[in-house]
This record gives sequence, C-alpha cells and structure tokens, in this order.
Amino acid sequence: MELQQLRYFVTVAELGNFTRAAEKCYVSQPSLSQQIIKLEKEIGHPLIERLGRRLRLTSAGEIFYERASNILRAVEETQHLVNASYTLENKKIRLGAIPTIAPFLIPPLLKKLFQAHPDAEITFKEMTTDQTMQDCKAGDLDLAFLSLPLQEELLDVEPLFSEELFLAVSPRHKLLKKKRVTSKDLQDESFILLSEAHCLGQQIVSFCQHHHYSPRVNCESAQLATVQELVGLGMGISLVPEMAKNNDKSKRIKYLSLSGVKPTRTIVLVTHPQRYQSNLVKEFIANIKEWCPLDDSI
Amino acid sequence: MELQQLRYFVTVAELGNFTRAAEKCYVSQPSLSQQIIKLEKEIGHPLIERLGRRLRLTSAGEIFYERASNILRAVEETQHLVNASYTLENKKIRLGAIPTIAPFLIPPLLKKLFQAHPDAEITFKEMTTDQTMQDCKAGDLDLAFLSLPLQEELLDVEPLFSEELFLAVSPRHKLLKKKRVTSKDLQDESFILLSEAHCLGQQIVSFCQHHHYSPRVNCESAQLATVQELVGLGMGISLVPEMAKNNDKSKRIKYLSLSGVKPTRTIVLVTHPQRYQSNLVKEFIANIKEWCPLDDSI
DNA sequence: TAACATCGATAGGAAATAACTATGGAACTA
DNA sequence: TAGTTCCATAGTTATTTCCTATCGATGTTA
Repeated sequence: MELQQLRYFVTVAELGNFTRAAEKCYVSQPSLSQQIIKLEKEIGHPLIERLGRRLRLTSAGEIFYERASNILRAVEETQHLVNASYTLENKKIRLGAIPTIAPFLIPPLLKKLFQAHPDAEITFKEMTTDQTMQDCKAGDLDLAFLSLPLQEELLDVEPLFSEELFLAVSPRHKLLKKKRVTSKDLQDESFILLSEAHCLGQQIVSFCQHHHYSPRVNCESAQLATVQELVGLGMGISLVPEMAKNNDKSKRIKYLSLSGVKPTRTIVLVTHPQRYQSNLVKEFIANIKEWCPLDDSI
Repeated sequence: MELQQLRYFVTVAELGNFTRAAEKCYVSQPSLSQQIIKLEKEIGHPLIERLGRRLRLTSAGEIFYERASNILRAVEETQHLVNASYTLENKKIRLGAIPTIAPFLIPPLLKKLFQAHPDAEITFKEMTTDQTMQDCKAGDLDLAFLSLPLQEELLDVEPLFSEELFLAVSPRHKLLKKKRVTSKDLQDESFILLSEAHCLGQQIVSFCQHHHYSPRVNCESAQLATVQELVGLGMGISLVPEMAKNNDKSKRIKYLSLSGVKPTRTIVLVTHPQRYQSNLVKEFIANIKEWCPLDDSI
C-alpha cells in the first residue's frame, strides 16, 4: 500500500469519477485505474463498485475512504509540523562545561542569550572533561566549554581566551608580606586541589612539576567554592582561575599574581564538526567569540 | 512522500542503524540510504544526524518519527478494519418491493431470514416499480420484488412465481349468486383500482382491455388495504392478488376465482447483474427461490 | 600503531514499477 | 441509431527503485 494509491482512491471517492480524478491527480486515467485495481487486490476486497457509468463505494470502500483521508491529512500535517519544529529546534541549546568554568562563565552567557532570545530553551550540563567530550561526540551537547590541554582529534576545539591562575591565600598568610611571590616560594606550601578527575587539579600539579616540585596536596574537593572556603580558613593555598577570583566578592581570600612565568589556563569552545547546528546555536557561538575577552590573554 | 520511505525511516529510527534497518526491510543498505536522503530532501529538513558511526534523530526527526509511526499503525489498522468490514458487509441486506407485494411477501421472508441470521441488518424500501428499478441500477438495493411486465434490459429479472388475481366483492354482491363468473360479467361493474403509478392498477386495466372492455374506474388508492376496505363497503369490485386474499382474515370481502382465462400476475426477483453480492445476499436469494411456491403458478 | 571491522554514502547498471498512448466495450443521451 | 462518456486493457516508454561494488570515515583489536 502506498500513499499515492490512497491519494488516487480518495480523489476517485470524492469525485465519483475516474477520469476527473485522474485529471485532478495529473495522471492519465489508465494509470489511475491501474493503481486503484492494484490497491484493491492488495486490500483483498473491492473498494469501488463500477455500476455502468456510476460509481459506488462498497462498505469496505467507505471504511477505507474514512481511514485513507485521515491518513493523508495526517501526512500533510506532519509536513507542517516538521516545518514548525524547525522553529522549535532553533530555540534549543544544550551546553556543557566543567565545574571550574561553569559557575563563572555560563551565567553571564545565558543572561545575554536570554536578553536576545527570551524564548530560548537552554539545557546545561556540568561534567568532567571526559564526560563532556563524550556527550559532544554523541551529539548530546551542542557546545561545551573546556580547558586545555585536550587530547581530542575528532571534535572542533577553538580557544576562546587564556586567563591567569592566581595564588589564593588566607588574609593572614605569610606570603602576603613578600613583595614578589614566585613559583619557587610555593614549594613548601600545602595545596588544596580539586579532585583528580577535574582538570584544574591536574593543571596545577603539572604546573608544579614543570617547576620541579610537587605540591603537597592536603585536601581535594570537587568544587572551586569549597576550595576557596578552605583557603579562606587558612587550611592551605591554591591556584584559582581569574574568573573565580573576580567572582569572589567575599574578602576572606587574598589573591596574588605570581611573578615570573605566570600559570594560566586556556578556555576552549568544543563542538562537533559534523553536527547540524541550528541558527540559534550558530548565533550563540558567534556571540561567544565576540564576548569572550580574547585580548585579555596573558 | 511515500509509505515505503516512512517504513524505512521508522526502522532506522528504531534500530539506530542503517545497515540493520536495511536487513529488516529486506533491501540493500544503499537503497534504504537513498530513500532516507530523498525523504529528507522532500521534507526540507535533515531527520537523522550521522555522527560518525552513531545516529541521532534531529528534533525534526523526532517529531517526524512520532507521526510516521502513527501513520504506519493507522495503515495497518486500516487493513484489519477492512477485513472486519467484510463480516459487517455480510450482515447487510437492502430490499425493495412494490406496495402490492411488500406487506404479504416481505414479512415472512424477513422472519425466516432473522431465524437463520439473527444479526442481519435489513433495510427495506417500499416504492413504485420505476423507483425500485432505479435504486437497483444505482446499487442502492441488493434485490427487489416486482411484478411483470417490466421493460428493463439492464437488470437481472428472475420470475419467482405467478399468482391468480381474485375477484373481490362485498358479501352482498349480486355476482356471488352466479355459479360461474367470467370476465365478461365484470363489464358493467365499478372497479376500485390503485393509482396509476402502481402496476397492479395498470395490470388490471390491461387485463380488461385484453377482454375488450374498460373497467369503470371509480376510485384510486395507493394501498391495497384501502382498496379492500372500499370493496368491503360495497363501493365497487376489484381484482386482488392471491397473497392479499390469503392475508385478509376479515370476512368483509368475498373472493371469487374467475372462470375461463384467469387473470394472473408474475412476481419477479430483480437484481443488478454487475453488483457485488455478499454471501448473505447470495444465500438469501437462494433461499427465496427455494421458499417461493413456484409450483403454485397457475 | 597498524591491521581489521563496521558503517553510511556514492556510482553505475539492472530490474521493477508507474507512466503514457491507443483502443475497446459498455452505458447512457440525443 | 449515432454519438458521447466512461472505465478497462494492451503495449510501450519513462521513471523509479534496487542491486553490486566500492569508497571514506570511524572505531576496535592485536
């Protein structure tokens, strides 16, 4: 059974005439006749009685007509629905970010997004770098914010900006007395780091290794806010991204810019190169690139 | 858009895999791919995102999937419904008869029909000969009972039986005193006939003409019962079919069998030669031929 | 890291299907 | 009776669908 046959049959049923139905369907009358005959054979029952010149639907034909016209209406509606869904599709954005970026970068971005598109539907997912990249690859995310380094060749990775990692110490910390603090001064300090799964922790460890010492890890936390609280209580020091420093309105922590080679991290925008991007996603990505202070990079 | 494309698409959506979908649809994978691509072109939006090896429905695709699977379900149901309608069709019989036959022949026939098929759905229509034949030709009746003569070459006309027309007179009528009443004795009588539209009236007129006299038409009625009432009141005489005579349990009328050439009428079964006949209609017709007292014919 | 396996898209030719023209026969009309 | 209208059939052409073979990309495994 094919839709064309239904279209032919419904037209015949409505016009009560093969010839005029054929005209309306823009086919020759024999073509239409054959398709109707074929349809009747497949159904297994005659649908139209040919009584001399007059046509008449059998009771099977009447039932079939009801159903067929409903089906054709459903098909038409489907086309319209899909067209409408294009608008809907344009309203959806699925974001991902790691926890050390999310609370500082996502809220202002979403605020701007909502100003421009009050009807946008945002889904946001905070995960580790690995999980986020997996979701990106699977198409569950339209875009994600991560931090370098990444070993990922299949996804599009576009650097947005770099930011300094500031030394976070408690207000009474002895390092505050020094004029210049370099990485070497940190050698004997207790570091408070995020858990290993989070890249910021790894980044700090690798920064330390680069300067030929290991941080004395005292405490691991999943949240930067927790780290900041612990630092504020004098339980250790940490390296905190600039966005976290700027976001910290409490005065319980002092932030120092290290002298010499400053530790930094680079925030990147990750997308799937093959995935279809709705206009809203495209626009959002373009705006992100505009908004993000690339020139602030150190 | 064609149903085959919907079948392909729904299968892919459900299996999440072109190759296995192609196997399930018993086509090669390229064939299925092409049809999906064609479908997407016609819809105007991508329905399936190909992300590496993984597949993913776009939001348009999800909406389309919902609709498509509903449509396919509707198509399947339609086939079942039509099959079921065959049973329904088998329960319908549409009968037609002229008024001078209907009250005597139809009730006993329906009684027997209901005994054999308690769930049968009968539609009965009492009309003039012309109207009945027109309905037969249009397919609005499955079968009809009429009386000869008929000028109709397009319909099937099958004689069922012939019956005598009895002379109906009031109990005090002078003709009752005669031992033998012939058509010549009727020459001066007042005839009560059905209106011209009814064939029994015409038949009586033609019977009289055949015997070289005209009935002195006094009164015309549309119903045989009315005629019988009038005869009973002594307002005239009439010729009444045997079935009407047998049906008349009141003793207000005396019926005489004419001597010599007896007037008769022949009851026929009329059907449309091209029309589809359900099993019930076929069986009913076969039973009618069995039941009807063909051997009673004069 | 290289070899292998899997998957969807593409190309080109073969098969199947639906289209057309021409025509026939039945059924109504004038 | 002649003419017209209508649906079905026959034969052919055109289109569409399908198939095989193959490519390129993506994961997986040795």
